[in-house]
Amino acid sequence: MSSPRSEFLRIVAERGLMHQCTDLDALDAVLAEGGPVPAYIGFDCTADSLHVGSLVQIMLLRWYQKCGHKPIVLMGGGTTKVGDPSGRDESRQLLSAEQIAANMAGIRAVFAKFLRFGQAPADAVMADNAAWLDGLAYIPFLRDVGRHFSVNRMLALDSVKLRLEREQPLSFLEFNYMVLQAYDFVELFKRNGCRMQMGGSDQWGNIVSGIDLGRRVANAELFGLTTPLLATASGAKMGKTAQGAVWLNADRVAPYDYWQYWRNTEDADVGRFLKLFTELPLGEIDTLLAGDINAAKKRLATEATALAHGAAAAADAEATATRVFEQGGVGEDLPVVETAPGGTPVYDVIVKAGFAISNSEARRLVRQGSVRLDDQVLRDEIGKLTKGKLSVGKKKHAILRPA
RNA sequence: GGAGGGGUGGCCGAGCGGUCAAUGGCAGCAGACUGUAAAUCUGCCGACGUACGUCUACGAAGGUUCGAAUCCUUCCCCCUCCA
Repeated sequence: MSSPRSEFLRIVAERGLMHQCTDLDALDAVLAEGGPVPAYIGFDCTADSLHVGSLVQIMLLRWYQKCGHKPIVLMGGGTTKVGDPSGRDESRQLLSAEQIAANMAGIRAVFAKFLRFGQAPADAVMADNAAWLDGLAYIPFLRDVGRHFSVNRMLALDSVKLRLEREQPLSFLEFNYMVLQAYDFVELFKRNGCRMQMGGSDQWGNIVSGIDLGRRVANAELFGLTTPLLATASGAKMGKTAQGAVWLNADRVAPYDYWQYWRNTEDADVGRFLKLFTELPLGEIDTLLAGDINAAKKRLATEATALAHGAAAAADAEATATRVFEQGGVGEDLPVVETAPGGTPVYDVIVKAGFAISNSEARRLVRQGSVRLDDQVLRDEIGKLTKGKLSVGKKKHAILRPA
C-alpha cells in the first residue's frame, strides 16, 4: 500500500508505530469511511501502574482518538487471573482478586492523562473482561468457542512453541490464555462494535486468534495491528533502569526523574523516540535532529514528560535540570532529604536519597570519591551532614535540609 | 510408577571436604575520556560495622567431621528417557 487514505494509518506508518497489520488495505478503507471505529488494546493488571514499556501502545490509542476514532481500553481483570505465557519462560505469579482490583484503579489513573474518556462517539471507554469471563460456564464455553480452536495450530504459535522448545513448563491454565483473549475480541465486537485489536508484536498470535474466532462465530471482519518491540539502540529493553521500571505515575517515578530518563536517551535513539513518544510534527523533528543533539534530547524529555505529567511539571523538571547541570546550582524538583538536628551520617543520607540501596554501598561510594557536598568531595564515610547539595556521581543530586 | 540428570549470589555459569563471601561472563554502580550520549579503559559489586571484625548465604531439614556449597539421610521442586 503506497499512501493510506486514513489519517490514522498514515500517522502510524510515518511515526514508526506499526509493526504488522492483518489487512492494511481493508482496514484503511474502514477507517477512512468516516465515523468513529472502535478499537481496543488490552492491558494486564499485573501492577498498579504502567511503565514506559507500554507507552507505544498508549500513544497508539492516543493517536487513534486524535484521528476521530474510539479507543477502548480493556483491562484484563479476568485474563490476569490466567496469565499470558507470551514471551515468558515462567508462568506468572497468580494475583488475588483484591490485588487485581487495586492494580486496575492505578492503571485507570494513568490512562486519564493520555485519553479523553466520556460518552461521546469518539470518547475513550474502559472495559474489564472480568465482566464476561468470570461467569463463563465451562462446558458451554468449550462447545461454543473451544471447538473453533485447533490445538495443532496453537502449538505452532510462538507464545506456546517457544516455551515448549525451551523445555519450560506450560500449564493448561496458561495454554487457555489465547482462547480467552480471542473471546475478548469477539465479545467487544458484539458489545461495542469493536473492529480492531492493537498490541505489542508479541500479541500477534493472540490477536489473529481473535480475528479467526470472530469470523467463525460472528461472521465479523476484524483487524489487527501490532507495534514494534522496542529496544534501545544498544539493545536494552525499553523502560528498564537499575532502579527498576520507569513508571508513568508520579508516585512511583517523579516527573523530574521521568524527565531525566528521556534526557539520557542514547544519541542513536533520539529521532525514533521523538516520533514515537512525542506528538511533534515530523518536520519539526527533522529540524531538531539537524541541530544540537542535546537540545533535541531536552525537547524529547520535556514533550514526553508533559504527556505523562502535564506541561507545568515538565517545565519544572526542565528548569531544575538546567540549574543543576548547566549552572551548577540546585532546583526545586530535586529530591529533599531531611537531616537530624545533630547531623546525619553521609552514608545514611545517601541511602535516604535513594542513591544506594544499603549502607555498605553508600560507604563504598564515599571511599571511591564519588560523593560531593556542594561540589566538594567527601572522604569521611561516617561524617555528619546537615545541609547543602549532595551529589553522587555526575547525575544524582539531592538537597539536604534540617528537619 | 521405573531409570537417569539437576537445583550455587539480579541472571548465566564454575567449584565438588579446609586457602570459598564462593573463578568467569552479563547486568549494575563509580572513575577517566566526553556532551547528563555511545564506545573504550580502570575500580567496585552479600549485609552490618570508623576499624581488628561479626553475621547471613550455595533448594529445605537433619547428620558425619576440628571444619561442608562440597560427604551421608530424608523431603521439596525441575528436566530427560521409559511405562
